[in-house]
Amino acid sequence: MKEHSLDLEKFLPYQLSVLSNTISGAIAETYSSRYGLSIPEWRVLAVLGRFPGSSAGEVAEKTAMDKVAVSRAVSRLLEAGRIEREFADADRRRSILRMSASGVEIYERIAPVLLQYEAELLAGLSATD
Amino acid sequence: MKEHSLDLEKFLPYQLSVLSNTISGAIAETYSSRYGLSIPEWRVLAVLGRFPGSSAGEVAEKTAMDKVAVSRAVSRLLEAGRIEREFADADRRRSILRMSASGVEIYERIAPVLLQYEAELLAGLSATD
DNA sequence: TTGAATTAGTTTCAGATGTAACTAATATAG
DNA sequence: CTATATTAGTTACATCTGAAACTAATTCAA
Repeated sequence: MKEHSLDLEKFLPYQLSVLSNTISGAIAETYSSRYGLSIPEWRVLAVLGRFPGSSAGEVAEKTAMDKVAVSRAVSRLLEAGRIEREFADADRRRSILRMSASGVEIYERIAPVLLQYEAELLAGLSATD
Repeated sequence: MKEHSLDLEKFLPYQLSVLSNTISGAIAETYSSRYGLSIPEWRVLAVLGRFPGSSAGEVAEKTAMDKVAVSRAVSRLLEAGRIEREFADADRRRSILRMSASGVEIYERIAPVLLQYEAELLAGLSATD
């Protein structure tokens, strides 16, 4: 009898998924509960922090989000006044997105917390694995 | 000026999440498209492969799924005839779950493919990171 | 030009998910 | 005993999500 003992607890992709969900959840609290940002919204902000003026499509590429998710995150961020949008003169379909002052403010507050969290995480991980 | 350059592409929790999603997606194809199993359903099967007779609650613990997800996966697996259920004599709330012959058949087919996939993944990962 | 094909982004619909409320069975306190 | 609390599992509801259809702008081919 063959031994394909697939032990879920030791199955790497599974562990990865659990780990990732746990971490995402923990992080989500940092921005979600405090500033009312969802994960996709935060991701959009993070990209605009590094690449101001990105289009929605560029944001999608850089975050590996799909364009629907980006579209929704962008409209919520617009409503909340966290970002501003104009459209390119050359191509009026293409959006140009930037954080507003209030977006920058949130970003500046959250980023250090997350980097701190990442540092702790790395410390913990190298201890574990 | 402080440098909290939060570079999303290098932000560990983010990478983890992308990696995990990519892998989950790839794996999902293995069982989803071929055998009509969802991820939660597959997870339940995997636990029952190792721990036949588990209750729904035990499955939830071992998979880190919540009990609602387990309940739904179990009822779909029951409908599809992949598992069988009885209730404990001592405590008639407690379910006792086992794969059926057809469940075992699927399990035996998929498990080796996934273990193979994991091996390739590990090879790829150690090369990368 | 002008009509078909492509591209950016939005909306719609249908399925998945989690929280909370619920049902049924068992345990426990008085 | 009997009333209350707890536990296993299910159902209802509200939200989230992605695929596909859609709109509007642009490009390309003839």
